[in-house]
Amino acid sequence: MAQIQLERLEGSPFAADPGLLLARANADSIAATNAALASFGLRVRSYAVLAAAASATRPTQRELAEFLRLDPSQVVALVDELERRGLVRREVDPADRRANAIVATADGAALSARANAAIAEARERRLAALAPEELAALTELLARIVNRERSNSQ
Amino acid sequence: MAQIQLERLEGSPFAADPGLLLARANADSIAATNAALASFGLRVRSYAVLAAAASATRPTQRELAEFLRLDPSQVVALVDELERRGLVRREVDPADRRANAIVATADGAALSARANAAIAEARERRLAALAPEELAALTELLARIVNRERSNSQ
DNA sequence: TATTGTTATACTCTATAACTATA
DNA sequence: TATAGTTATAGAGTATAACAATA
Repeated sequence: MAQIQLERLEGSPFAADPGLLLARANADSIAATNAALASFGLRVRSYAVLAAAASATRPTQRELAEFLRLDPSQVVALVDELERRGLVRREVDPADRRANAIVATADGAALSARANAAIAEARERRLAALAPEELAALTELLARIVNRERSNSQ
Repeated sequence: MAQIQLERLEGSPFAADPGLLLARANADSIAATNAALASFGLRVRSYAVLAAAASATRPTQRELAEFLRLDPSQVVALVDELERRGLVRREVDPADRRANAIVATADGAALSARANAAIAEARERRLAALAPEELAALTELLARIVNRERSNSQ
């Protein structure tokens, strides 16, 4: 008795709040992605840094912080760990010796690729309810609201 | 020199990862929503519980936990605080005296309505780049991936 | 003077286990 | 036996301030 009936809540108008939906979708995504990454010794945040390092864009730590919505001090800790494991390197920018470009080692690039495949497979299973073009539409809309003028931030 | 150039990162293929986009969009949403809620003494999580309580769906704490992707013990703390402030009540279910229905008081319902208006206004400003039908499409897609069989979870 | 990375610290959020009272 | 709520605790994630090196 008194078994859980989420339909009542999900049918309620407040359940359609975009921010709430985003939070719930992200919580599901993080849980599933962390599970998919566990065997690689990665979590969503360390994977994000590793994938960025493997992207050949040579981001600085500051750029990683802005892009991933992390504090610069968090990037220090994440890069420290990946560097200690030999997955990324800090390369001092000759043009600005304060800045470190974060680049993946060969090992790091290989691990990033395997982790990315695992994440993609988990996502396909999890989002099977969406047609490919619906997932593409969702991705494009998210990119639109995320890749905006950062100067608009508070 | 070495000024931040996010375009490189945002143009990279890994930046189109749906999970990463979701995480970034959610981080932005939480920051903006918390700012909009600050003057009400609420944060995203306490607002979510209050709004659910004001929705006339009479959720139990267990239902709130499942719906909001919170641990039941977190719901205890959030309801405690809202109850202490006179915004919600715990009503014991006569049919199952273990279960508490969480319902908003008149004060709680009024605050929820004001907070909701502030959130909506902040969202409109923040997501002005999206046409109304695009926001509707985004909301609908998020609802599709969130309101699914919970039994599929790991 | 301003910025990059760093350290230290505190705070918020999340996850786990054990307990009680009811079923 | 199982479930709703509770307590306690630890771990992960986030935010702030101050500092050294460099611009």
